[in-house]
Amino acid sequence: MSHMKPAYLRVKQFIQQHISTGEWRTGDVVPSEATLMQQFGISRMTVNRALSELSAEGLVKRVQGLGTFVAELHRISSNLTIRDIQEEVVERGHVHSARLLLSQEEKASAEVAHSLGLAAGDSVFHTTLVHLENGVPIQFEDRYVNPAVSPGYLDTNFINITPTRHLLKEAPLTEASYSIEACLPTAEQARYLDVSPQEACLVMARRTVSGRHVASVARLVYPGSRYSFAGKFQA
Amino acid sequence: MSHMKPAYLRVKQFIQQHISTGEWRTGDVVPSEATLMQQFGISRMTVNRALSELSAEGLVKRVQGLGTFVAELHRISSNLTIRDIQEEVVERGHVHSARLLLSQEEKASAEVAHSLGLAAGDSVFHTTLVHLENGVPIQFEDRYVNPAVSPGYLDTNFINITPTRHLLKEAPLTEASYSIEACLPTAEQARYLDVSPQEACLVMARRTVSGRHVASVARLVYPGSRYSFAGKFQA
DNA sequence: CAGTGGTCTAGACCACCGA
DNA sequence: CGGTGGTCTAGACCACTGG
Repeated sequence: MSHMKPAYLRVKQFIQQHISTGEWRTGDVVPSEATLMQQFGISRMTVNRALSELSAEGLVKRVQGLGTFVAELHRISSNLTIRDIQEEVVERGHVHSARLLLSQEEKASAEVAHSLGLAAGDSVFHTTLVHLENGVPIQFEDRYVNPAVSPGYLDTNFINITPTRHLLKEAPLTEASYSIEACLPTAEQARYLDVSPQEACLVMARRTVSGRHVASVARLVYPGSRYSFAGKFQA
Repeated sequence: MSHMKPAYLRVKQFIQQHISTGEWRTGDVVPSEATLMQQFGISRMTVNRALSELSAEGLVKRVQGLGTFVAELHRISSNLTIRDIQEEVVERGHVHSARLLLSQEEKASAEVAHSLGLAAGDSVFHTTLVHLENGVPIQFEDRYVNPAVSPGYLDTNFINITPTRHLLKEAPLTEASYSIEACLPTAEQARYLDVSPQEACLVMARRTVSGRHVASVARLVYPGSRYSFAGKFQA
């Protein structure tokens, strides 16, 4: 029995195949653990592992006392990952560069303070940058940082180390929320992104939490004509 | 030992807590299975399940022969799900309605044919609708469907059953790819979405596969002022 | 080599469901 | 009640890693 594919994987693939070919449709019953035990000649724990993993992956739904069923597949979900723009550009085999537009300590407005979990008037760090891919601007980054999580934030050389990368190192990410929006750029954004003020832009508004503190809130503006978020769902 | 939280969950939460508080940082070693066995007084299989699940969830990375480590958290990913717009609206406690603008059989253009895996000039189904939430337009849906996967597509009453819902029933989803973009609406889109032609719109371009066939390609246009995709990452 | 995780077994007890 | 999944055990053998 050496150099064989693990038994639990054989069971998983058996099930997956029947689902992806459409032979078993949404709501159909998947063979019970007892049946699969006999069919594959393996122990129940191994069958259970296969079915549990498929359940965790959202491919089947298990109900105690009832059985295992093919899940509704319109809930399969894709991976939208938080990535450092520099990493992303380099991975495409292109050159990343950045231009620092602003880097200062400010008194927080009511809105910013609220987002960061601080009081209005508290001190916050504010940076704005433009990121370029092969010399073409692709992202306008407007970011407020909670001084508590990175006291030395403003001393960073943001051209080589992006704010995202710096913060990920200083304050390990424990939670984040985002919103993807579309809107027209401000005059400043349009100028630095080198687009018309009438060009639709894609916006990623992001709020990151590290431990007990909100680490930062950022608004990442991309030219609609040069950027999109793409992804894939796979059963 | 009854009505207790399952042992594997206790182990998972123990680990998660140490990570989310920042006590264990990226790259740190997580206690070995043997250690946790003794610490919790449970069997190795149970510890193994806890760690395996955390690994599947991306929270830790396991390396045979080396140990278990806190994973790099900047790759945590969120769930962007394919949802039926009607379901989504109803779930918000609002009323969904739709207006059918076009529903016909056409000869596929080169571009559409390519997307659907057909030849130019082949017959395809084409529908366009506006979806409204409490009477306010929120999505302009422009869709081409492969007749092979749903011969009776055009006979559907799209006001009660959205194209998405109909297709999910007819052709179980096995794969999908999408792209989120920003752009200005066409004159027609602006008119039916009741927005200015200068308002930035959010676009979800989606291609769904069912078994061996491409089922459909759709372009879903949302008013930027009334819609966004939001989500959350959690460690 | 000793320590790690990867997989598997043959049992077991329980909670839940439908008939 | 019998069948289902949910959990757990106490072993086992293996492959991989580092020193």
